[in-house]
Amino acid sequence: MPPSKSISDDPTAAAPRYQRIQRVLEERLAAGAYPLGSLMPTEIELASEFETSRFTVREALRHLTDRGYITRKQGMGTRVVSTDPKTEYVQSFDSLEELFQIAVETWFVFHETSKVVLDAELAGRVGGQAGEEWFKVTGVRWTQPGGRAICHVQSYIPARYADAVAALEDHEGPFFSLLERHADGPIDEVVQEIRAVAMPAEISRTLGLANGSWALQLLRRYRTAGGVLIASFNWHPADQLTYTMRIERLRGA
Amino acid sequence: MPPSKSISDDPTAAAPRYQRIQRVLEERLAAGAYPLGSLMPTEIELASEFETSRFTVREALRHLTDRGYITRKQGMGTRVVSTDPKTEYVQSFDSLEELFQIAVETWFVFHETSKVVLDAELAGRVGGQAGEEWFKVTGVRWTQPGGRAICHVQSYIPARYADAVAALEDHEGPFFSLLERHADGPIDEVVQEIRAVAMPAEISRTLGLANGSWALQLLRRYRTAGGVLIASFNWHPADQLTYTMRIERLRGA
DNA sequence: AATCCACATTTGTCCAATCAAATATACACG
DNA sequence: CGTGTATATTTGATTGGACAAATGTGGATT
Repeated sequence: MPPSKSISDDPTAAAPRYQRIQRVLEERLAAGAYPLGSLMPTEIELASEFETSRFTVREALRHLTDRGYITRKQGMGTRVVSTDPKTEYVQSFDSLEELFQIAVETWFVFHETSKVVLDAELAGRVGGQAGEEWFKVTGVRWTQPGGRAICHVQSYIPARYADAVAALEDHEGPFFSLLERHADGPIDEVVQEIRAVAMPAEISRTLGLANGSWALQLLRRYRTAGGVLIASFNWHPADQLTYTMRIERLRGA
Repeated sequence: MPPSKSISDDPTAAAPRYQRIQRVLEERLAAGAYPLGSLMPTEIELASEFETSRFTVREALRHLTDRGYITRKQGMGTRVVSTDPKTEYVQSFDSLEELFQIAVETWFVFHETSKVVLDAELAGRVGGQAGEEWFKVTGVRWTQPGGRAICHVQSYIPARYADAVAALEDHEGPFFSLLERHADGPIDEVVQEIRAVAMPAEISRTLGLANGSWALQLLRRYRTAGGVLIASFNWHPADQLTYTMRIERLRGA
């Protein structure tokens, strides 16, 4: 048995300190001690409470950030709480700006491609002309960090890019990121819109949600030198969608 | 313009140091400077090379670990390289033990369910009797961290658990983790096998790979108090399967 | 009243150092 | 020659401190 040194004044310390702090904070978040959207105590306050250094607290907070419980920003008035990333995902965004950001830094999983003729409303939204033929690429999207949240994506691409789409399907298979592959230069984001809407039945069925679930509909339009490339609708449901499978729980730890 | 302090002796330092170190190391990995499977230089060596502290190097290495480029272990003879997590994923495992671990801590995305009658070989592998009816649940699996790798999964569940499977499909929709939902207590892992095989055409098609791609086939059998619950085959391809979409690159940063 | 600037606060980045834990190596011993 | 133990090496965890950068606040100015 190693001799107890001055570092560990707590004999119950089996796990590292930052992990114990992390666990305590997770329990508090689950219990609602820090309401959703509120500010967490500052690092210095937490360090004082747990009688440890700021670094150790930062280590715990880093893991909470990775898990999506909190968001952090440099400067004052930081750290926004999201209680549980599985159940209250949409509210966990720091701002719409952050939601837009997250909607791009994601994994895109191809589902299927079909051709559509734009009607007036759709043409207006994606930036095309009514009557034009476009590709409609549907799929599913996992957001960072940790791939915890998910949404349904519909991307629209002008039919004149048929070669590119076909090449992607041939060579890349079902998994590819449209934008990264198509971007031959910097992209100007022409339009960003967001609306709260009821999910279309098609979307909720794909995501396995109850009919009529509510979602944030996120429209983005990208343009390169060649013209409008892609318009995408992301449907962010407010519900719980994915589960983590943790071996610790399976083993009853 | 802030006055240049003693900290930054490098005027080209726009990004934080650890990010620059991270970038340099990533380039080296991509260029093959550190061969696959080899040991990276020690933290102290890197700190000496980059003329910084061990702390800063650790910060860079932490990000490389998060991205799946390297694995780390406490003690001597650590850090195994995997050059590029997109292309040479399978070799990046530190050990088979780690592969087994990762195969559980994943996202499971449901694909479809069908009934099968076990033949002799399959019965022996999943732990059932030839002629029994089982459910075959196929899907796709994203591994942690970061959801970078992917594999095809076939799970087998005895037909006597039909109620549980039906309930999952009804209430949970296409996304659920079988084990977490079924486990009413600790799980004993009865069998763990691994083989290098050519992918069946069905699997490679689903994953969008060329016919005849090689994969590691990973068999696991779980047992609870109620008997054998689930047997699963994970097909880990050695190929590139997913892409990250990063807004920085899109903007030409 | 609106705007701009100085200041305080908080987090990001970084350093130097220490001890603990894990691991490999070398040496002693049977 | 095989085995086990002592030792050195390396990473993990932690402290305390320092400065930079971002952000909110309040006061001064127009």
